[in-house]
Amino acid sequence: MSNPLTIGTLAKQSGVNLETIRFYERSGLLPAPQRSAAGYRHYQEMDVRRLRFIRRGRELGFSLEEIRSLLDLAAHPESPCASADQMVREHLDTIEARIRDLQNMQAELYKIAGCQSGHAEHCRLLEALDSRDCCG
Amino acid sequence: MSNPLTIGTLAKQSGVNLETIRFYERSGLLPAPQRSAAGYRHYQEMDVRRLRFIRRGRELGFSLEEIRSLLDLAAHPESPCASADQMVREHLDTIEARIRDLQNMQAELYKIAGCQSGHAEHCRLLEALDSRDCCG
DNA sequence: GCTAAACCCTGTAGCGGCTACAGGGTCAAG
DNA sequence: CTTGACCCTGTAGCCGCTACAGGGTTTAGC
Repeated sequence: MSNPLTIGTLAKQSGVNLETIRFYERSGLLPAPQRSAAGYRHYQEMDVRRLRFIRRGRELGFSLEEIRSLLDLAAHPESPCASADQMVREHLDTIEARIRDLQNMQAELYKIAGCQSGHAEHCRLLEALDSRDCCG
Repeated sequence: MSNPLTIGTLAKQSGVNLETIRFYERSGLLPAPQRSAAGYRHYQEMDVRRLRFIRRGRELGFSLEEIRSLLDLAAHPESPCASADQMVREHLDTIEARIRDLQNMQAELYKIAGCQSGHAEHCRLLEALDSRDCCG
């Protein structure tokens, strides 16, 4: 039996901010842990794993709602992973759409950057924002 | 003199949602317009231009705070546009960073996608989230 | 003149994903 | 026995909207 971890230790070991851990508990992503006599939260090793799972999901851009589903899937190792794969695909689509959006912005901004006008009156950026046909 | 516009008409002409217009007014981005006897907002053509300016700024990914500065710059056409150009550059940097982030996610997800395992136990996604060295 | 629909008003609360307090209690080291 | 590091709860803030609830007004048709 390993000693229980305090929330501060869990934060360090999982790489998740302490306040975020409490937030995840309130959101139902992390189960409410046992408490010491004084009311301190006491965590186990499996909480570290769970939090790391959540953190990696976030790093991959999944929403907390999606991570909730993934945690459910992971909790039923006998079920097929088709729905997990489905989530990956949908998520890839979303990410690709966001990249395209950002690349469009980027292209517009490149056109605008480097304006040397001494007068805001003729500033490329301001003109672009004023003009009728900017940004499609 | 053109007739004043109601907020609904302004919304249609500017392409900005009606509730968003009121929100912009509360935020100080759009000046409080005149009111009819019954308290209805009455707008002018210049409000359409201003809202379009804001909308285009948003489409280019500028924050409302940045747009506020850009509106200030645009209101002083005699000043140099160096700070506008500075904003464009900084914004480009942010966008490029976000694109890189998303592309990293994308690469990780590509590795994971297409898992055909019949059991979540061996699902690539779930393994990736569990594994120690996923996502750097 | 009357009714119904379409418009407008204010104020407040919600979304997601945290983060940052205020105002306390507890625990360990010196 | 004090100091400082830790922990607790609860609430409010961030951004950029969006969505009500619960009212008032205007307009078109009959």
